[in-house]
Amino acid sequence: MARERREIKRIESAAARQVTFSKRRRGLFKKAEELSVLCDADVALIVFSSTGKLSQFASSSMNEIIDKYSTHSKNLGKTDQPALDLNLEHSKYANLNDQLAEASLRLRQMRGEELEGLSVDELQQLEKNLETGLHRVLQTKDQQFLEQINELHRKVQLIARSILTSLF
Amino acid sequence: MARERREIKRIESAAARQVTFSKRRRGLFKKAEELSVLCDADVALIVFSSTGKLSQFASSSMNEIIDKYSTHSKNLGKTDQPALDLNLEHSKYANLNDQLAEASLRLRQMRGEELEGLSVDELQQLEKNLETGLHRVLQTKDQQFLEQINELHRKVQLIARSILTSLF
DNA sequence: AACTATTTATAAGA
DNA sequence: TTCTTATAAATAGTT
Repeated sequence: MARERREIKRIESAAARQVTFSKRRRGLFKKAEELSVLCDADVALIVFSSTGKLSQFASSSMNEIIDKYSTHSKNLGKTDQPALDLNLEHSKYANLNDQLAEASLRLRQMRGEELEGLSVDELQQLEKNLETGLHRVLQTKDQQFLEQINELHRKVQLIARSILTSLF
Repeated sequence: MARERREIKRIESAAARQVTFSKRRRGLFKKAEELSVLCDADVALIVFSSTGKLSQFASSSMNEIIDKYSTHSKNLGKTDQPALDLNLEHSKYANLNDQLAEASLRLRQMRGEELEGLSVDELQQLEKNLETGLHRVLQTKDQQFLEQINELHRKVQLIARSILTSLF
């Protein structure tokens, strides 16, 4: 898509491959995010470069998407599992399952999904929780920015000092 | 990228969203494959449409990439959790436990707790999720208010009519 | 990292 | 969904 058309086959030169990788990876991640936002889709993208470096994008949580994926593809092919022998084990398992379902629902609701059944009161509670969470996240982010800025200040001063020292 | 620039925000019309989803999904998958071929990268892409339909691409095997991903991120401490060990029944319990722990952590983080370990990027992703969720919750609430108001209107009209009827 | 000539993706319309 | 086409965006090769 540029000066010349490039045939889609492995780029032999490692240097050229690396450059193209950088450029195209960026584009791919951008498109993945755009799709998730525009179309309200859940998107997960995992890329390992030829040197083994990992990059990832997930519109919600990578684990959740992978789980959802596993569930989807799993349903396509099996009779059922060797039973768990102990009732106790079984109820623990079922219980955990319930808890997980509950937690997942809450998470989805915090993302604004599956709100249909909620009352106005519940929606307002949710709204409050979201506002609180957002506020705290923003505070934490600001704090981290401040720390980074301070760190940079320190470095600048160190450099300035060493320049002065070397001059005189 | 066409007749007109399109702002990157959720498309409200379901029909238009579906059309754009079709087109862009195709483009995204194409680019994912091209990256994997040109740059010899290992790429996995999972997409759930807003209606829950799954599409996927993996340059090698999806499970392999997910495993590799899990191993990677496990080493980095906290971001993520092991891929599901789908074949071993006895690991299901432990796995569920992990998933529950993960979901709980996510929930706490959405409430603004336990943000200490997160990078600025992760915080920004969280912020974005919270804003999206909040926006949708507000929309849903407004909608419910509107419905209630309409309901009241109907009742008022009924009452008015019955008063008129009883007077004449 | 920046630039730019081209190719490619895609929004809107049919 | 598919095709068309004008335009936006991505990117290959260059600097």
